[in-house]
Amino acid sequence: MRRLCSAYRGIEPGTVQCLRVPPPPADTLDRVTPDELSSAIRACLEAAVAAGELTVSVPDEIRVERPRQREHGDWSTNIALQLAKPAGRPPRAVAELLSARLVDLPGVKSVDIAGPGFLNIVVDTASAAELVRTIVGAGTAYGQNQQLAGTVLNLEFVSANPTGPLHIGHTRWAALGDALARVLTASGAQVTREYYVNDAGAQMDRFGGSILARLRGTDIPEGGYHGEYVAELAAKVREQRPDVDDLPEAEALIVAREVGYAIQLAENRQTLSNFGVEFDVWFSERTLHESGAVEQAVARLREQGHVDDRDGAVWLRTTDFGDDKDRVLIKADGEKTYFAADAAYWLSVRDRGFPKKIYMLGADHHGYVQRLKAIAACAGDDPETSIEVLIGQLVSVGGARLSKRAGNIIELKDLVDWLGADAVRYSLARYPADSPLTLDGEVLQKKTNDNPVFYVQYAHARLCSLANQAREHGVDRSVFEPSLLDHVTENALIAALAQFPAIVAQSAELREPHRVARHLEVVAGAFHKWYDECRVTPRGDDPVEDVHRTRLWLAEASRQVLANGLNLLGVGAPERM
RNA sequence: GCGCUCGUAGCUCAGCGGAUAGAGCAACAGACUUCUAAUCUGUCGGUCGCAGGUUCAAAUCCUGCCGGGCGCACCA
Repeated sequence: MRRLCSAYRGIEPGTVQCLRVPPPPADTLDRVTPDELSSAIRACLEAAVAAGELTVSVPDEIRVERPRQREHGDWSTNIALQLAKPAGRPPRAVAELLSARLVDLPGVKSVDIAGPGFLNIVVDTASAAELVRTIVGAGTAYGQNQQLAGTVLNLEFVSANPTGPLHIGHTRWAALGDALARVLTASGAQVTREYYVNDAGAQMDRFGGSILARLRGTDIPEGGYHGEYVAELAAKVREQRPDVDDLPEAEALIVAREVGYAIQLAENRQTLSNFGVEFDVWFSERTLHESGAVEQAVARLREQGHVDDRDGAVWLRTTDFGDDKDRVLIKADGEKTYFAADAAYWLSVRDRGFPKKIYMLGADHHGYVQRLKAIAACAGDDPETSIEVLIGQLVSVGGARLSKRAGNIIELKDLVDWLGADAVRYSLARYPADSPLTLDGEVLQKKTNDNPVFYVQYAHARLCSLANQAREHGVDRSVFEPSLLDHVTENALIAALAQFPAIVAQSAELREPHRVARHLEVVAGAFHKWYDECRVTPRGDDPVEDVHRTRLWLAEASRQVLANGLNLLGVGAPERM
C-alpha cells in the first residue's frame, strides 16, 4: 500500500533488557508487590476450590490495584465481586473465604472486606519496602518481564515515502512505534523494526519530474510535489550530477529521480536516527519487482486458488475474506499494482520467518486493514493471529491538516530543533495512538513547562543531585532497614515503583506504550512529594542515621525506575538540568 | 450512502466494568537561611455528546441518534 501522509514510527537502538526475577511462591513472601499479591490470591483461590469451599474456574487475570482512597488499604481487588456470580455465592461470602487465607500470608498485615465485596489489603511496611532492595539489585533489568517470551514479530512503522521530508504526521509514529518496540522487547518479545520504502511506481516518477522541473524552471507536473524542499533537492542533484542539465529529458528524469531519491532517503534516515529511531530493516519495494517476487507472489496466490482473470486484469478474491471488493493485482495494461507489491511483501515477511506482523498506520489508511488481512488469508495464514493493524489518529497542528504537497509542513527536523528530541518524543509518546491529538504550534515553540517530560526528567536529575549531596555528607547504602520507610509518601512512592513491571507488561500486551509515560508521571509525582517530606541527607550537623541510609536506597530505586522508564520511551534521563 | 474512528473540567488529554471521575495548563491563594521551587500545598472548575438497553455495579459493554476526523480506484 502506499502511504501518502500518514506516519509510522521507528524503533530505537537503546535496547531494553529482558529478564525477570520470578516472584517467590505465595507461601514464602518476603516482600509484597501487586504482582505477588495477585499470584498469592490465585493460590488462595485454588486452595479454596481444592478444599471444596468454592466451585469456580480461577480467572486468568486477577487484578490488584492501588485504591484511590488511602483508607482503602495499600492494594485492593474486586475478584470476589467478579467470582460471585459464577460461584453462585454472595460476593461477601467469596471475599471472606479469600480474606481468611490472605491474612495468614507473611507480609500481609490486614485484609478488610469493604462495600459490596472489595478486598482491601494492608501490607506490612517492611515487606513492602523490601522491594526497594530488589529494584536496586535488578538495576536496568527492573521492569523487564517475560509476558511475551517466545513471541517473534515484525513491527512496521513510519514507512514514509522517500519523496519528501518527514513531517509531524510521521513523528507520532516514530515516537510511539519505537517506544512500542522497546516495550515489547522488554516484555520478552523478539522484535524486528522494519521500514517499507515505497520506491517504485508512478509516484517516484512524479517526484523525479518535480525535481527536474525545478532544475529546468518549468512547471511542476500534474500531481507533483510543490514543497520548497524540492528546489533544495534539485540544487543538490545538480551538485552531484552537473551533467544533468545537458542530458536529454528522459535521462535527466531518471537522474533527477534516482539521485533525489538517494538524497531524500538518506536524509530521512538521518533525521530518524537523530530522533533516536533506528530500523533493523529498510525494505525496498523495488526489490520485489526487480527480483520477480511480485510475479511469483501472483503465481503463488493463483495456485492457492484465490486469483481470477476478469476484464483483462488479474484479481485477488479478497472478498472471500471480508474485504469490500476484490483487488486488482495486475491491471489490464499489464502493470502491477501496489497491491500486488503488498501481497509479495507479505509473503516476504512470512518467508523471512515472521509469524506475525504489526502495522502501524494512520487513520487515513484504515481502509487497508481488510485487504491486508485478506492477503494473509489468501496466502493460507490466519489473519487474526498473523496480522495486527494499529490505527492511529492523525496529528493536527493548529487545525491545519498536513499534506506533503502543500507547502506549509512542519518537518520532524524542525520540531527537534525547536524542542529537542526528548520533548518531542515524550510529548507524542504519552498519548495513545488512537487519541486525536492537536498540537498547538505556538505552545510547541514556547518550550514551557507544559510538557511533562520536564517534570519526569527533573525528578531524575533531582535524584542524581540528591545522591551526590548524600555522598558528600557521608550518607551511604551500608544499611537497609525497610521498616524505616514508613512515611505516607514512602508508602505511595514504593507502591508506584512496585507497579512498574506490570505497567510495562500491560503496555506491551495492549500495544500502548503511553501507559509507561503516564506511570512515570505518577512515579515522579510520588517522588517529588516524598522529597518534600523526607530528607536523605541530614540537616546541618545532625548525625547520619540508618533512616538516611535506607532512604538513599529508596532514592536509588526511584532513580532506577525513572531511568528505565524513560529508556523505554527513548527519552534521555539527564543527571542535571 | 456505506465503513472506520473520536466526542470526559475553559484548553490539551488520562481513565475504558467497580468504591466520592483524574492530571497538566489556565485562574486564584500559600510554601524557598536547610538534599535543584523545572518542586510542593490548597481553592476554583464536569448533565463523562444525547437517548435507550445489559449488569449487583456503566465514562467504560450493546443499540440508535447528533457532532468532528478519515476512508470507500484496473491512483499512488
